[in-house]
Amino acid sequence: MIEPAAQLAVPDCDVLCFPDGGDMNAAVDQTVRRGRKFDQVLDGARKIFLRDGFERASVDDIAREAGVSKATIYAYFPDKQLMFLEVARCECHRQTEAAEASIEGDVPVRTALTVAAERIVQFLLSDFGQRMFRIVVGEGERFPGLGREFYDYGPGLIHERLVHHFGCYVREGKLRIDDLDLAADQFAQLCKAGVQEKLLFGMAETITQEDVCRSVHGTVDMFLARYGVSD
Amino acid sequence: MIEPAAQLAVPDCDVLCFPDGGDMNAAVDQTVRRGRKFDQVLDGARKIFLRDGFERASVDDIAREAGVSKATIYAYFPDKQLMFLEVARCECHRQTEAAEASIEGDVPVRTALTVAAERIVQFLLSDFGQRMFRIVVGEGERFPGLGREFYDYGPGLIHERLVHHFGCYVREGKLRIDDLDLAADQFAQLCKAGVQEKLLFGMAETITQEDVCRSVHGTVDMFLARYGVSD
DNA sequence: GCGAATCTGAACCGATCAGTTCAGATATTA
DNA sequence: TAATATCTGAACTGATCGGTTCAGATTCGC
Repeated sequence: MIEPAAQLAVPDCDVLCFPDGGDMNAAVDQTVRRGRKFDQVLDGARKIFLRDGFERASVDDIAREAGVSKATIYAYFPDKQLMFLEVARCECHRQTEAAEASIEGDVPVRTALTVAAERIVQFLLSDFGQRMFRIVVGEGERFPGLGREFYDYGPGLIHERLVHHFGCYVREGKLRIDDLDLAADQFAQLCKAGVQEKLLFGMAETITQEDVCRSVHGTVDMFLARYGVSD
Repeated sequence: MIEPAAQLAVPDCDVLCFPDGGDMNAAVDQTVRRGRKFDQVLDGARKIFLRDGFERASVDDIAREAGVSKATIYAYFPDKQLMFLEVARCECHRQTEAAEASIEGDVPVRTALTVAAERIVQFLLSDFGQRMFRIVVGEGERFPGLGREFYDYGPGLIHERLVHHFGCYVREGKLRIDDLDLAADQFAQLCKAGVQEKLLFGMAETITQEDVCRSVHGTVDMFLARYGVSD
């Protein structure tokens, strides 16, 4: 269920390292009350939400899955939306933390880009990545704060990492980029070419390893063609 | 009861034919019956579905909006899903047809690419494009055939057009592309850089004209850097 | 062991919603 | 105008679901 999150590993993760990264439930709202079985509930909720989506997931199902009474759930969360928000937040933290491993030392540009692209594609393929994306996009408009929450702890983080890394390479004269934000967005988008639509629109049951390679190398080749320095 | 005599025989406009100025309701299923107020219903349904999404749209609302009784709706469509599928199909046809004006004659590659990118971005920004994407992605997994249907009449068409045009330019020696499918996907993805996430995750209320230009030119520059021939 | 906090489970409320039914009104056609 | 096809509207079914309530069971801290 929990796949390694996709992000460019940065040696010293200055920005957006979650403070006191120990406690996963640190970001709990004031409105959320904890109790003995809080984690059970969160686990059950995650499973059911990811399986059924937000709207179709029933609180009774969640209670059953969590092995907890419905009353307990409503003792923790004031409503279903906040429960989902909590699950999303918590799961994003977990994903991010799981990918804290870093690449050390000086890596050639092409290698770094390839690794980054691979991770992003892996994330797109992951069960969590797909289903969460579906839910956030589908419900986002009617669900205040959801889109933002997801972005900040998911794609937003990746974006920042990419910008940071690209910046380093630019300073070393190994890339030539004027608009770092755009370049990062382009990189992330390119990774989706050839795989995202297949998955999102149910065009293919599985994505083969070849598909992944094609996408990754396509991304790197294109990115370097545009921003690489002829060495 | 549904009188079999009134069953509408579908004119054999099968897949992917876009009769110039033809009947918009041509692609009606066998299971769908027409009547005097068919178009009213389709219009009302489109409005409500796009406003509320599939799940949250109520059939009573649609009936009210269409100025038609609920019984009439269920005389046309066997269920809500087929009604939505019909709306989606019909609307995609309309959109596609509206953009049928093709790039005529010999246009420099850069110009052609720019125009294409502009159109794609415009579509992404459109109300229909956004909302439809949300619905299809959100409901796709639980809605047999929806993803495919949408893809075939939307992104899939664009993809085909791109492949076709790129192929022409390659033959003329004005582009150098080995994997046309990948290149088309990359092009379409690049157009989304900088705009799609902002919209999807509610990061920005409006997309400025600058944003559009930035995305379009970013796309064209990158694409040509990779696949252009040094002239 | 005792009191306090927490959890249970099942019933219950109010609301929504897809889909049906049908007698009667309305439009179409010829 | 008469026969036919279409539409109406309102009531109804059956089901789901979010959220509440509470008396009693369970667990925890001390």
